[in-house]
Amino acid sequence: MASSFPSVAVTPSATLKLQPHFRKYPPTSYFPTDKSQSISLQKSHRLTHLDPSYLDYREALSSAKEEGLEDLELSFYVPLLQECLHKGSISDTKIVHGHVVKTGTHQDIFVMSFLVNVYAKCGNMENARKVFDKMPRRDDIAWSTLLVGYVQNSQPKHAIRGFQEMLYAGSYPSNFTLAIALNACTSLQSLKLGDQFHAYIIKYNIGYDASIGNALCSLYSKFRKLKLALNAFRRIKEKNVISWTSAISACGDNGEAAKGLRLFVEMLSEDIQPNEFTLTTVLSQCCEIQYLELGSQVHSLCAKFGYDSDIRFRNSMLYLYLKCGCIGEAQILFNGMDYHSLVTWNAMIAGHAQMMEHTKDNLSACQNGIEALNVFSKLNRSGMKPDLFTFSSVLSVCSRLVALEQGEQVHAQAIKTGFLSDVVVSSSLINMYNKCGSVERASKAFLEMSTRTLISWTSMIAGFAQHGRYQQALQLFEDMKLAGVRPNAVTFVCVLSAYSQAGMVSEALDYFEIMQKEYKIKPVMDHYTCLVDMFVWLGQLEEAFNFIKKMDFEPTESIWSNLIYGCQSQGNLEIGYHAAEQLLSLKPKDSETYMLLSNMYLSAGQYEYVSRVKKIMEEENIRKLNDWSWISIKDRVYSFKPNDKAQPQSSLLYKSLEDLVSKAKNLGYEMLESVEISEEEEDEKTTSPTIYHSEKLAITFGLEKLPYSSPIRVVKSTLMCRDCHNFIKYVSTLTGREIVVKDSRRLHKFVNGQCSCGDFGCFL
DNA sequence: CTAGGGTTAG
Repeated sequence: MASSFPSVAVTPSATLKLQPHFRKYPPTSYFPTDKSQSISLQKSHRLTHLDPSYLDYREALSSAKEEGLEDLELSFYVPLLQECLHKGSISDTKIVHGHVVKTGTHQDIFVMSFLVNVYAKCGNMENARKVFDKMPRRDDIAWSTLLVGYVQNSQPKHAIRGFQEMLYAGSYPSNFTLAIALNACTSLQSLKLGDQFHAYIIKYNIGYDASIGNALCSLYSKFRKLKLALNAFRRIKEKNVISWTSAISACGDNGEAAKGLRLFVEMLSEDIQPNEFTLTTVLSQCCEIQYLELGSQVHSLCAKFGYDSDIRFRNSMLYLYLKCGCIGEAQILFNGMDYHSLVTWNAMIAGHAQMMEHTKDNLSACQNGIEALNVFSKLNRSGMKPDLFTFSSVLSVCSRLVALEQGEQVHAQAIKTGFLSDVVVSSSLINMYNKCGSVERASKAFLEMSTRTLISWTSMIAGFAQHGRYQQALQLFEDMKLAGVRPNAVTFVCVLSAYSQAGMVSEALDYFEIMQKEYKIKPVMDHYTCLVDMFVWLGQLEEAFNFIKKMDFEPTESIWSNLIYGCQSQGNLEIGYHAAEQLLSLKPKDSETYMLLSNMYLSAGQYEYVSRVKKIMEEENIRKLNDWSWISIKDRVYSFKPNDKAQPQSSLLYKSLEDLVSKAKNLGYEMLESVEISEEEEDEKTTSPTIYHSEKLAITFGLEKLPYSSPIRVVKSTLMCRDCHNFIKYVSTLTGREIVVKDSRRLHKFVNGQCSCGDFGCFL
């Protein structure tokens, strides 16, 4: 994928010049001595580049209050309002506003427009509107300022209404006003209205300039109409940097990062100089496709243009490094930053969370998660306050680590800071409790939500399904439809998996049809996987195999491994062998596959084949997967290897485990021997004891260290073996504890001798 | 004024 791009020249062509992005106004403009200068100020409406350090505005403000306002020049308000804007202070703005009214300056439409702008930026649209209504007349700038205020304060309906008022009042919209109206349509999520504005633009023959083209580009992009968005961009005759940046980000927002990057290359070849916005957009798209090489070249470009100290750029780069798995580079960049913004911290946490997601190996995934939690506690110690982004990322890390105690602490912090009211944070919370095995607390959190999105509903349905509570999952699905929320492909994965695990074949197949016909959702691999698994668990291997053959997709690894597992319990060696062959062509030399195959022959009593498989494994030098288990207690995560005698307290721990085993045996537990690939070559045994498997050690450790009756939660790097699964059921009865084990495939929750997977898991 | 960095479900 990466190689298809033309490489970007690190040195920009000589014609590119630095933009003067900081312009100083002559100080005389602050205190115009006559009316003409005041008018010139009106023209230079954009005063955002004024150097605020020029005057002590606060002093000016208080002296203005003391002296009364008669002495003040009209344009003295400009720096005062500038300062209000800078500080975002409503109370200061009200003082200035009072002065404006007292001195009769409210007749001046420039000062009044500015006041509208300041109130809007402070988030107070009521006052902005009051000021606007008091104006003697309104020009295009006044209207635009008001409309922009509405859009930026998430009141797009008011913006559209304002646009209509403007037409009724007899003002003609400028291109700029139309661009704002289009943005209002974007945030209103109304493509229909946007099309009407587009028609208006065409009907009244309004010149198609960059501001309209850019707005149309982002409008269509938000509605996932990339083609229309790019058309809007192409039609702009004089494309500016913003046009290019909008078009590039439109590609990225529509999952066409590669196309966006090609546009970037085109932009460079047209000698348009990117600014820091463009470069950060490009970096985020490098992130999407993990194109680190281009990212590094962008880094060099940034250095060339002097943007590389920009905090936003650095945050993007940091995230890119993490997404590409370059922890070392990310660490160096992070340490070298003189200032960490909240986004820096969030990028660090989310980056590690992303690495967890994309790391196949559960061992390194957990290490990433532990590091993410470390970063989070450093953030808390730094005195900076986490926000909703932090909370949702950290909660997702806790859920993947099955770290309930940390998750509870984050929950408490989210309540205290008020961020739990955010729908994303509370959805993450639901997911955390579900993944940590507490479906009760997840549903409590779900009920307490004031608004629920599709993701909130889907998370909860998934939670019920994962805990084997199929009826509740399906009931919630009905409730969701009653609430008017339209299910998507992911929701149907959960629903199908609930039906299939409940063994409700005809219902599952019906919903598979309904999904396609009624909801127009194209089935993806995961939907087929649910149905295939259903046939496997029901022991209908022929049906499963036929279903696989009918699919439009190449079967995935998990389909084949589940099939082998089904073949083991049914003794169908023929299909099992075929599945193993297929699986090995997808994952050559995969030890798990050989183990499943060997277990299948072992169950069928075909010992000759068992030793044949073992021989192949030796010849091919197939190594056992790293088998680790973790348990998190308070703020520490403890890890265990099988037969690990390195732990300082290991002899005590082994003793406790052996006690537990003999107690379980009294209840009827029989230890199974499983096929092991020995790590020492000289070991000749085909079977080996399963007693010291890592999850058994981790659970024993948890039983000792955690308070009485506290649930035990363990994460395991590989598939659990059948013996451990069986043993843990006995332990849950013996100790009366709830035990949750997340293995490389799924979640198992053991309560009172029963597992939530209903023994339809896949075991080694 | 329009554009940019970080979040949730299988």
